[in-house]
Amino acid sequence: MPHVTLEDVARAADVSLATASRALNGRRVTPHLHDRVLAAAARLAYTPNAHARALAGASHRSVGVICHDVTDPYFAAVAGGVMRVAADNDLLVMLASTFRDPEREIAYVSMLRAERAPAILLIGSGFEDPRWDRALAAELTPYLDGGGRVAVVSRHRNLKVDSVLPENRAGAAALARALLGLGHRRFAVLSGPSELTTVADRFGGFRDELAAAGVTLSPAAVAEAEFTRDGGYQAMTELLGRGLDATCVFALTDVMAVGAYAALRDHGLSVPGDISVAGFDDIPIVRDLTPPLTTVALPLRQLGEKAMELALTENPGRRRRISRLPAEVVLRASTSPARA
Amino acid sequence: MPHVTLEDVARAADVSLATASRALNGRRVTPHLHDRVLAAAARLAYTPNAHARALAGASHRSVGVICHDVTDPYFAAVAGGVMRVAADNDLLVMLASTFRDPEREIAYVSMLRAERAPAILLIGSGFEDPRWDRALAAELTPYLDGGGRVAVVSRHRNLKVDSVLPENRAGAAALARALLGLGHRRFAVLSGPSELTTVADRFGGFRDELAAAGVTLSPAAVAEAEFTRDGGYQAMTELLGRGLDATCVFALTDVMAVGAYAALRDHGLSVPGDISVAGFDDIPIVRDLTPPLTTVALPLRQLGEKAMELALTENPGRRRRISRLPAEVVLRASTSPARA
DNA sequence: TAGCACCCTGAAAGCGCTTACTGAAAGCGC
DNA sequence: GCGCTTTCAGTAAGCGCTTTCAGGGTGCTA
Repeated sequence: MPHVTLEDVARAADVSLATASRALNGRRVTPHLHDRVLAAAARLAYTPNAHARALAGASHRSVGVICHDVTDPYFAAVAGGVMRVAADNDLLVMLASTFRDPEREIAYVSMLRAERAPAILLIGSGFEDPRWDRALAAELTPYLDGGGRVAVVSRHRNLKVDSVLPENRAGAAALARALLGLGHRRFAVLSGPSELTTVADRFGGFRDELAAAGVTLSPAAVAEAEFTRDGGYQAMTELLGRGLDATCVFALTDVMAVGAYAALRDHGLSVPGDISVAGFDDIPIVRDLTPPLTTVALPLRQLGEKAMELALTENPGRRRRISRLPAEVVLRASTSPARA
Repeated sequence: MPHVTLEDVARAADVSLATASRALNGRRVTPHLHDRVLAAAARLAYTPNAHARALAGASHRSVGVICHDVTDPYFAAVAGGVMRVAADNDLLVMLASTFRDPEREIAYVSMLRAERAPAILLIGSGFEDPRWDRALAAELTPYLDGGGRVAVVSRHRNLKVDSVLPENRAGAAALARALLGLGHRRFAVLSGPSELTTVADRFGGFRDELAAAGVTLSPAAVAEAEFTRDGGYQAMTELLGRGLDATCVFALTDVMAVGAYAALRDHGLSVPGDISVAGFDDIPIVRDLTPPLTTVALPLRQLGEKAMELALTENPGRRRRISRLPAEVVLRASTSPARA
């Protein structure tokens, strides 16, 4: 059963294709004919074929957004920002999840490119291996040459595109200072997959600031796992198994911190009584944990909004525009002064 | 700057358009020419135009998913299931958020229809007002006639399409029984927007089961708000302001329960010491609340997976297939026996 | 009333691709 | 070696739309 086409509508309204097209697109047409076309279209439940339309030159309205994992509150919040701006601009969003697989990420870019999406947004940490940046650039460059718009969030290396950069490094450093200020000297870190650049930024910022204060982080006090709740649980459990003697744990993401809470509880340790915990991101739920989590707040919605806005605003010279968004330490009850 | 087209590739490889197309699509072509075409395509960074392709008859690969709010963990989890199955089938998903606006929902269906998406999934409660179902049906029917596939999750009225139905009513009833079993007799309910059918199902199932046990729910013990964390906070606060004397609160969604926890804490009440709390959905985070939340567990991922599977499997007679997924009461520490 | 400028409609040319259909070359049996 | 089938490249016809271009009314000016 084929779809109703413009030709059907034109025939039903007894006008030419051109007139039907113009009437439907609000171009000047005698009111009389205009009404006849609209009536026919309604009667036939006509919906224009977006592909034909796109092919014939009309720009189309679905932007692509690629993130690592929609079920992660961090990405959900950023995507929420993207969608808000998209909705305001009457744009449809195609959201894809890569599950942190760089190959899948590239495959999605390729699909979006094939769709001739007017814009592609990449949300989330890049990968350390330069091979992926090269492969990505190979996809992105012809896309940009073809007039496509690209904006990325939280990924800065080697990609000459508009970027929204949360202050991962500075935020982690600020957190380190705050924690040092509370008197902590022995730290543990729940780190994420080392192939992600965000890990290097946050971990590096934290460690360097500690070092500047003369505090070193022993490798034994660092555990690496997935950026998930269960990853956090696992990493914390591992550290505990090693006989941890830290007074404060820094989880590279709030989601991991949630898992850490559970692991600590399962070991009969209280937060912050036995150990302080800090996270990063300020996803909405951490305010409702017991105790509320100290973290580095990122303006999550704004990250998405800004990225969408960048992709929407003209950039004639194709200069790389960078929008840095501040990270701010939020002290809550999960951290307390270190005991003497 | 126009895109590289198949014609460019054909010319570069010195073959006809048809041959280039065949080579790229893995049809039988002399190995010699085949290689030449692929080499040329790679050299030119050719990406086929999905629109032209779709127009020319090749089916295309992006299914549409419409949900109420991607930032809500419930939808995020369901969407995660959808994406998993979609990824396995090499499908791109276009995810849209309606923010619970029925007009926007219909607008999205229309856009997706225009895109000739092979399938459309509607995730989340429908609206009570039959007007919306009619408007939706008016969009969906021609889409189905045109060979489109539709599956819905958690929306059962009046829509003759494949459905995945969580046992909202039965689940709420089972929860009521469990709570009665704990000795509770005075209940309060944090309800959601009354225009959502899910509200009627859950609330109705709960209330009717209570009634069957001779327990009535006074209107004063019911507060209505948005299905959000803040909505839950607000509804709970309102109830508290009214001088609540319930021993147990049922929040229609877990997300609302999170807000209720906060409101209770702000009023100096402890859970379950002063009052028991139960939710619905079993979103991942509620296990990590303090205390862990008693709730009605829905297989969230599966809801999405099943819906995607339904939309993917042939349905020759276009019969309405219904897949009912069970809801299960999970008792955790947020509920305790009622004090005598 | 003739001449000119407008406005609006319809015919037709693509947009980039897939896929019959056509035709040439090659492989086979006798 | 001839006529047959088989294989595979090329030609061309759309898919459904937008838009340019041409042409024919109409209203205005002189």
